[in-house]
Amino acid sequence: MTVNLAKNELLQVKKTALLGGLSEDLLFAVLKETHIQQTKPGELLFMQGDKVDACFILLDGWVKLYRLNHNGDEAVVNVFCRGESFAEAAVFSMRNYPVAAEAVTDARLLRISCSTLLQNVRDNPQFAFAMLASTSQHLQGLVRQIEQLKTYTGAQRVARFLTSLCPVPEGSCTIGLPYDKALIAGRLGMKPESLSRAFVRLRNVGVRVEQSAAAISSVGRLRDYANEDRNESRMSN
Amino acid sequence: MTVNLAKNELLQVKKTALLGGLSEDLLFAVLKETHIQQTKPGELLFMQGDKVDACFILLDGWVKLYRLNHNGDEAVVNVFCRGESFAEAAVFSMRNYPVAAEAVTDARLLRISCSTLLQNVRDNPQFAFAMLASTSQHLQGLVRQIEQLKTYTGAQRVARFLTSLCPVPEGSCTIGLPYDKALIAGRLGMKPESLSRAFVRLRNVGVRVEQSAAAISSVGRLRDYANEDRNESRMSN
DNA sequence: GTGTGTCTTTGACCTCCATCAATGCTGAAC
DNA sequence: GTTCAGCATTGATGGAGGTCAAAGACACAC
Repeated sequence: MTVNLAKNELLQVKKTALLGGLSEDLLFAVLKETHIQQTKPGELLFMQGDKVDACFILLDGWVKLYRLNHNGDEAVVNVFCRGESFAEAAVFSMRNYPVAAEAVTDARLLRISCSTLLQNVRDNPQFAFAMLASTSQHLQGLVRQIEQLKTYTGAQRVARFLTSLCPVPEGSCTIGLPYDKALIAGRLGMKPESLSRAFVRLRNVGVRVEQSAAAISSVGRLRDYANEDRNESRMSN
Repeated sequence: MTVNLAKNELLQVKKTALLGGLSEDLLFAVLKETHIQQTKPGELLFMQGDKVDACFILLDGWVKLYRLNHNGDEAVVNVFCRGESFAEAAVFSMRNYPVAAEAVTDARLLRISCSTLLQNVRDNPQFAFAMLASTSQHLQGLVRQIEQLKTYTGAQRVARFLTSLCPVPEGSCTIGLPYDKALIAGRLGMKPESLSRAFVRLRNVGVRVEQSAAAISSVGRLRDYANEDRNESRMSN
């Protein structure tokens, strides 16, 4: 089964740590065994507890990973965009998905089955390295997230989130918010109301949010605010 | 260089996902290339930002992984005990350690060098699977931690922590706290003072903490409390 | 015994954030 | 245009937990 990837989609695949580092030959050999999957907003890719049967590379759109607790409310674990892979680590736990995955926009994905992954790791150390590099990257992302939840206020986490979206390291810029505010709030471990109030606070450090765009007058100033001690941060408000 | 492991220490090694699943032959081949490392309390195994040069298996004692932020305060990412491995994922990021590791007790560790790991993944798919299984397990631990930080109160996280230490699924028991309260607090994302107060709250659900021991009158009751919705949990107090 | 340092608890206070409710805004259907 | 749904903001309120300071508890050296 041959996959037909647009030039841009191939570019997205090459951005991933999972397949991006492979030799052309190996890459195309792997791609032959994958499938394209299209989703509508709100569509579930897999549920928490489902038997693991594939991992994914996002070619376009956004996907959220979240965990449901006993009472049915969800904790967003991560939100992925094109050029990122997810669920590859779950394959090697040989169990069930520890999270659920839901498309939050129309999305186009490359689906790589369990057996393909296992086969390739078995046959090819190069592929094993790629898998390990990729999961290692995810691990670091989670570590950073834990650090942020434990040491920064909501407003500071929002500031970090915004700076991470800025195309420039200094000066001013305007950025589009990548997905709706309820999801941003969830991703940052807060409620939509609190996010709203965090935006209000950030006005003092030169941030204006209107609709789904944020105008930042000084990226450096915003970064400084994000890195301040919890206590100092009070002063800036 | 041959490693001399006591029988009990070999048992600890076999408990890890990293080396525990290997065939005896491969296991001993790998062990030959490892070193024993002894540490005093407070001793650093590596600092955040150090070039990665090894991963570790804990044979005895406790080690904390933590992340330092700009202002010098630390966020505890995890605390490991014997029979657990850590830092193996960092090896494959090919960069620097994203966290620091510090022994919190006298500790005895097996140190496995980068080159040994890389070599074995290259030569042996069985080993690659083990590495992936192990990092996958760590990943899940972090996911669970993020969920807990985002959805449960401090007292509930303490309750979860205690139930995870209970040797029985129901009924009463007394457990020893594995390390000092300041570290428990850090691990659970709270301050020592808040931990103290959380213990006071848990008296209502049958928990008495004295010194470094906790008496739990009903594990089931404690678990129920830990799983309650944030709002209901108010009632129990 | 007496200090001395460390860990833990308690109190007072205040900030951050969740909650609940009301209102405003925007865009689609008609 | 009007209506309606869905999202976002704002206000009022209360609880959770951080901060700072003080006091207790305990171990250990002397």
